[in-house]
Amino acid sequence: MSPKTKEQFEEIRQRSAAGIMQAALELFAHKGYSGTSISAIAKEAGVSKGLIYNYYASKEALLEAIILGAVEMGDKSFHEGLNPDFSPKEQIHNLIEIGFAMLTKNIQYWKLITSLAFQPGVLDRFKPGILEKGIEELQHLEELFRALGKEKPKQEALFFAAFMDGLALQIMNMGELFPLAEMKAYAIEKFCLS
Amino acid sequence: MSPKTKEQFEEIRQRSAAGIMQAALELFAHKGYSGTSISAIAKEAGVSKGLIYNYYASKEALLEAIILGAVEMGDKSFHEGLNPDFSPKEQIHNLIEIGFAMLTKNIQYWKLITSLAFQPGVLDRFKPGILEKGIEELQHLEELFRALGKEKPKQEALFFAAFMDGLALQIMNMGELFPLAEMKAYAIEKFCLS
DNA sequence: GTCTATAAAAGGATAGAC
DNA sequence: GTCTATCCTTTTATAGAC
Repeated sequence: MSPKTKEQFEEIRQRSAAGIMQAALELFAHKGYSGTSISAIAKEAGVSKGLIYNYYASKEALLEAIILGAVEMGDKSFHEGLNPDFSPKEQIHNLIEIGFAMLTKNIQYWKLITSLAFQPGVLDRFKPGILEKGIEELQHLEELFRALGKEKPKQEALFFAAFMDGLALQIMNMGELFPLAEMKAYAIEKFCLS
Repeated sequence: MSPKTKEQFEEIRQRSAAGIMQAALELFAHKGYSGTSISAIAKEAGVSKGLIYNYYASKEALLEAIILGAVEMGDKSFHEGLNPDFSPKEQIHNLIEIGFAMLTKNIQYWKLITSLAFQPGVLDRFKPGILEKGIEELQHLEELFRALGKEKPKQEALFFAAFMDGLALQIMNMGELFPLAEMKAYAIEKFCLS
């Protein structure tokens, strides 16, 4: 009667845990953390409420798992663009490309992260780490813009970061209405000139 | 025994309703809509739970009152900057000044509005109106940038809007760490040139 | 006009059966 | 590994006293 190996069990566990996480991500991003109930997650994932607690100790632990995944992904993507084999101009170009790609491909993650940024108490524990990564990224940007010959690289870095953040906001809210390709080209034009 | 006139009653009502609304605004902005309970609002406002329902039919009606106030305020501020007596350059300069002033003075409103933008279902009813106002404002901006001689006024308008949105995000998250004055000067420099 | 007490519902979390 | 049933807490909302 279908004897299962350890590996098969492990795979089932993986699938269940991942399915729950995916459902939670979608709902947290869509309705906010507090606005999403465990029942809703269970329904979306097609499992029972009880099963969720088999994989995640609490609703907050589930959130934590999602956050950690998102932060890691974002950080990794950012550093992919920073290959020093390329010229500063090309690196900035890369960052814009990667940024736009992330925004379109993983919009849910950023919707969640951004919305959580507005709910202190929910992810206060992660804020120091996220802020630190942000500052670190700003410094990288500053160096790039300095190498590119911008007169005020520090301001330019903040300017760039603000633009990318605002972009995320607009894409989230305007959806398909947002002229993505046009704006990417314009951003490259704006930021890659010395 | 202190007989009250109709006007006095009305004033008391006003004060209570406004106090509740202010408390709700602060908590909604801080903890999100779903994350804020009626009890918490009552405590913050220094009144009983019951009294809140005397002035607002439901938690959502309270939110609605706040949103309407915020949208009206933002719209009014934007149009204040659009005085056609001034040159395009001066108008854009004004919009930046007003934008920065709003962000620092009424940060709570924008925190709330922005956070709600991420919680569909909560204020879906207002989205069409807000989106329409946004498009209208973009068109105004486009005209201004065209008059200023920008080569791609439409993109520049979106670029400007994205920057201002991102700015709001950064100020909300970085707080006092954000170099406000510097960035305002830099923004003026960037956008007011033909 | 305001408060206290209470009803009615929903949410997070656990225990035990299969 | 998964589900159903249940407990306990919190929440929204109402009713009635002062």
